[in-house]
Amino acid sequence: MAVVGTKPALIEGDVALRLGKKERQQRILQELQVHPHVRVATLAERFDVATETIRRDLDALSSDGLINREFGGASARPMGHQPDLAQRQLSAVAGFERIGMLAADMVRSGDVAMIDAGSTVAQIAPFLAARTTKLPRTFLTNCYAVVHGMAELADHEDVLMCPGQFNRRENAVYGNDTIEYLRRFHANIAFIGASGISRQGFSDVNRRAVAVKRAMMERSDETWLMVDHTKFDQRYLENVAPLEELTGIITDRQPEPEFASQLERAGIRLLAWREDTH
Amino acid sequence: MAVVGTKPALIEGDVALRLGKKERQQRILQELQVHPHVRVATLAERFDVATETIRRDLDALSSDGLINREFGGASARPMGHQPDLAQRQLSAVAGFERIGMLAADMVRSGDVAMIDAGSTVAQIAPFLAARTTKLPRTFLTNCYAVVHGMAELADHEDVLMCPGQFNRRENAVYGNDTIEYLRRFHANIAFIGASGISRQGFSDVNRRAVAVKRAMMERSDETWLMVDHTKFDQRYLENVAPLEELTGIITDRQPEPEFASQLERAGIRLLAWREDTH
DNA sequence: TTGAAAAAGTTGGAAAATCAACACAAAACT
DNA sequence: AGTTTTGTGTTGATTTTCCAACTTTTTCAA
Repeated sequence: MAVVGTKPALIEGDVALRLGKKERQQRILQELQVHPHVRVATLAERFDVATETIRRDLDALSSDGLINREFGGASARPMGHQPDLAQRQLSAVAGFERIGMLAADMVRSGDVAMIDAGSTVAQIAPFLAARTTKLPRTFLTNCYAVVHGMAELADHEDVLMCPGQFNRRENAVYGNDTIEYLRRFHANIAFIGASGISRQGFSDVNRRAVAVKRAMMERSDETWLMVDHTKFDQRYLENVAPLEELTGIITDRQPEPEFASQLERAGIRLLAWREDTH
Repeated sequence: MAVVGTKPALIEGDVALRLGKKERQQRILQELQVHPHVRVATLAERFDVATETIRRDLDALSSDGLINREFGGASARPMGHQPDLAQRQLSAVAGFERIGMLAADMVRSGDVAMIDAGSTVAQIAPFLAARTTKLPRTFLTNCYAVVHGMAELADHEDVLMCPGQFNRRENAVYGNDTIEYLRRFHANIAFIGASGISRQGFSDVNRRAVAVKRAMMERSDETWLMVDHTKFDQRYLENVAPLEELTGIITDRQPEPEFASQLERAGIRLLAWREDTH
C-alpha cells in the first residue's frame, strides 16, 4: 500500500524539476503575458501537478488581482492594468519600483507633469495612475512605456503623447518634432532619467534623448532626476546639465554621505528610500 | 407539441431585439477588444440565443483567425505579438493576417505611408517590417500597436508617431494635435480602418478617430480601406466618407458579387484574399 | 525528533461545456 | 408556390471542469 498520493517519478531525460508554488505561479504569469489565456488542464500537465494545484494557484493569483479567473483556466488582465495600490503596498516593494513610488508622491492635484523616457522613469506610471485626485492632472510624455504603465485614468485626466521619430529600443519618440511640441507647453514638474550621474552633473548615452530632456527641463518649474543606485559615479557620452539645475534627485538607496552633503550644500533635495520608514 | 424550437418570447420591457449572426459576431469581437476573454454561457444569455449558436459563432470567428477558441469561451488574439515571420510565411496565413499581407504589398520603395489605428490595420505592421527594400520608406501613424508590430526596421527607415491625447482602449492618439501634425505631411498612400462599411460609405464608432482618418485621407494620394469581412453591411455612429473617395478596399474574403460590381463601376479597386492564388 | 503548518494529491458528486444528430423556421431561389 | 439554403434550437450522451472534504507529503521550527 502507500502508493496512493505518491509523486509520479520523473524518469529518464525528463529534466523538469518539480517547481515550488511561487515559481509555478510566476511561470503562469509569464505565460499569460504571451498568451491571453491559459487552461487548467494544460498547465497541470506541463508542470506535472494535479489540476487542483493549478486551480489553487489560479485562484490565488486571481484574488491578488493579477489575473482573471475563467471557467477552465484564466486570462490575462488587460494590459497596463496593474494590481491596485493597496495590495502593492502590502507586499514588499521591489527596488526599482520604490523610485516610482517616491516620485509619484511629488505630483499634486492640478499639476501638469512632463515625464521622460526610460525604464526607471516609467516606474512612476502605475503609482500615478493609482492616485485618486479630484482635480485634473495632465501628463506629457515622449515614452510609450509610461502611458502603458498607467491603468485606466479618470476621464478628467489627460495623457498627451509627443510626436517624433519612434525608437523601438527605448519605446519612445525623439527628434525636432518632439522638442517643438514640448516647447508649446508649460509644466509644474518634470521627471527626468539619465544613464549616469556624477558630481559634475548627469549624462546620457543617447544624444537625441538628451535634447528632449533639456527641452523638458526648460519648460518645467521643477525638475526631478530619477536614477537607481547603479547610475551613481557614472559618466556618459553627453552631459545633460549640472546638478544645480535640478530640484531634487529620487533614488532607491541612500548615496554615500559625502555625496549627500554635497547635494545639501547645493540646495538640491534628496529623496532616497529608507527601509525603516516604509 | 410543436412548442419545441420556438423562439423564446421576449415579454415586458425587454427591448433587446434579436440580432443577426453578423451583428452578433461583430459584438463579440468588440467585447473581446475590451475584455480578453468571453464565455459561451454569458454571451448566450446576453444575446438571448442558445449556447450552440454562440458556440458556432465562436468556431466561425476562430477559424477566420479573429479570435482564439478556448474551452468554455474564447479569448482575444494578442496584438502585435505574432509567431515569427519565417514560420508565418510558410504556414497558411490565417484570416486576419491576410489583410495585412495584402496591404503591405501595396507599399513601394520610397513611399511615405500613413497608417490609421485599429487592430485590423495594425496587421500590416509585421509584413511591412519584413520587406527588404533599398530605398527608404517613411511610416506615419497615430497608433502604438502599429509601431509595436514592426520588428526592427532598417536604419534608413523612419517611423513617425503623431502627437495627441492618448486613448488606452485604441492604443492610439487623437485630437487636434494629431490632426495638425498630419497636415504637415504629404503621403503617397494611406491605410485606413473602419468599424463598418456599407454601400453608402464607411463609418466608425469613435468620433475623434474619424477626424484623424479624414486628415490622413486628405493628405494622401491613395487611400486604402482595410476591413475584415465581418464589417460589411455595418453602419456606425459617424460616416467617414463615401466609398468613392477610396482608392481601394483590402479585405479577407470575396464580398458578395453585387457589392463587388458596384465597386468596379465606381472605379474602386478590390483586394480580397483568394484561397487558390496563395 | 517531534509536531504543527503549508503544500499537494485524491476522490466523488454536481455543474458546465462539448459534440453530433436532428427538428424547426425564415429567407433566398427557381 | 414549392424547394433549397441557412440559421437556430433541442436533445442526450460524453467529456471536462468545479468544488468540498479528506489524506498524504513536505517543510520548518520548537
